Amino acid sequence: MPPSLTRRDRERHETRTLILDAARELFARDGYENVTMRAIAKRIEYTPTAIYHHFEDKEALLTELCHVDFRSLAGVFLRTQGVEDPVERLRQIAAAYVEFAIEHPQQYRFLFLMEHPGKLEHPNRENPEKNAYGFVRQTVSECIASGRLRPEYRDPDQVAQMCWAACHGVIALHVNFEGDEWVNWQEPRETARLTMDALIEGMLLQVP
Amino acid sequence: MPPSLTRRDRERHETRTLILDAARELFARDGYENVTMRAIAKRIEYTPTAIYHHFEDKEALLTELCHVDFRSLAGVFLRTQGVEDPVERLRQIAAAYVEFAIEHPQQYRFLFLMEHPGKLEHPNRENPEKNAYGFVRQTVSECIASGRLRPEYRDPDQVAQMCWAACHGVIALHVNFEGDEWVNWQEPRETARLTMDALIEGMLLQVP
DNA sequence: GCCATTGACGTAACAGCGTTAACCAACCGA
DNA sequence: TCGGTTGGTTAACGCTGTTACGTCAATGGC
Repeated sequence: MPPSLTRRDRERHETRTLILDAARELFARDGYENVTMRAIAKRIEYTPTAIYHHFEDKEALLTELCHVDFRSLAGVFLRTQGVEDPVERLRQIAAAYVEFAIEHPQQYRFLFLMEHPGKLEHPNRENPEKNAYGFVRQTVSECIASGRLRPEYRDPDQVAQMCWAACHGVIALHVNFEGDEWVNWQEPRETARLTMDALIEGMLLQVP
Repeated sequence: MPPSLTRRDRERHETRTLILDAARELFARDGYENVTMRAIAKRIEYTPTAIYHHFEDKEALLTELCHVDFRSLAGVFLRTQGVEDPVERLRQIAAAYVEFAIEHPQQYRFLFLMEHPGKLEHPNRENPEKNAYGFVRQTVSECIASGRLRPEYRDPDQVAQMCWAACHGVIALHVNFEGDEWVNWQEPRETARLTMDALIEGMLLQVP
């Protein structure tokens, strides 16, 4: 490939990431709704119009950031693949999920908390290794196959959604109501851990 | 009191509820962000300015509607007061919560899913009988006092938040992703019931 | 019964938003 | 050297929530 072309491409890619970095910082600090295109442009000393030469619209910025984070979430999940015991792996997946959500609250909000006008296509649906839900479901299947769960909990989708919901609930309350004073909020990681522990304990057969 | 004054007040109250009803319908149909003050005004054949003579701003409309719904949620909780066994009562509270959320998804979204810029003061914080969270917390306290929970679960706030999060998670996933095809969603009432059953089972001491 | 006061509502506008049409200057391959 | 592409700007559009101000009828003290 001619070097001139690659330089153009390189420069283009650079300003692209410049925009994305600025957007990420501002979204994280002020929240998506409170960040204006003009503010993003000002931060990188461009005009708002320039952004539209690199991205479709404001939501495209967030969607792009989300895809990156979605991949990194799947990556975090993948790191639990070495754990033999599926029940223990399920615990670690949950912990990773919660950690991810707390570290990237704005991205989490966009991925799982906001209403989407049908635009966000969750990636890699077909590939369970890169599909976060599929990964959880797979692990739950192994838990069921191991025969350690009570007979009520034999549907992998059902159980996967129970676990997901438990973690999601803790996070959702946390990101939305952290700082509100009318509830004495506990540390979300701890709440999530205790919840998953109780949930799993309640699904396990009793071994006397 | 002079009847003239009460008539003024009555008329004022009437247009107030006229505005609120219109706002509720539009918010429920199109979502808060997609409803403009002009649209609300048009529906009741007023000018946008008129609304500002009855409400501080757009968010005040939402806040008002939330307060109404919050009271009705607390009312649903109150109906479980007759149940003696605190653990059974906790189950019923959870079921009532989920039922409320599924029956009034938009109100639920207002109350617990949307970002509120700090303005929403949850009512009756001091009065546990009308404060939904306080009601849950009270029931959890009784569960703990009954000595049937494992020692890990001795903090009423912690356990109340675990239960709340479990229900909230099921609902939040349901209202946001119902209809999405990339997950084989189970019926939310059933998911919530199974989750609460497992959660409670996992927190209970084993009685051999 | 008169008349100032009140209060509900409308008109017109403001500032700020996301977005876009039109334009321009530098660069590219020919 | 030319002409199109690329990457940026200027200025504007239509929309938003919101408000200063005007209007006009009902109210209430005399």
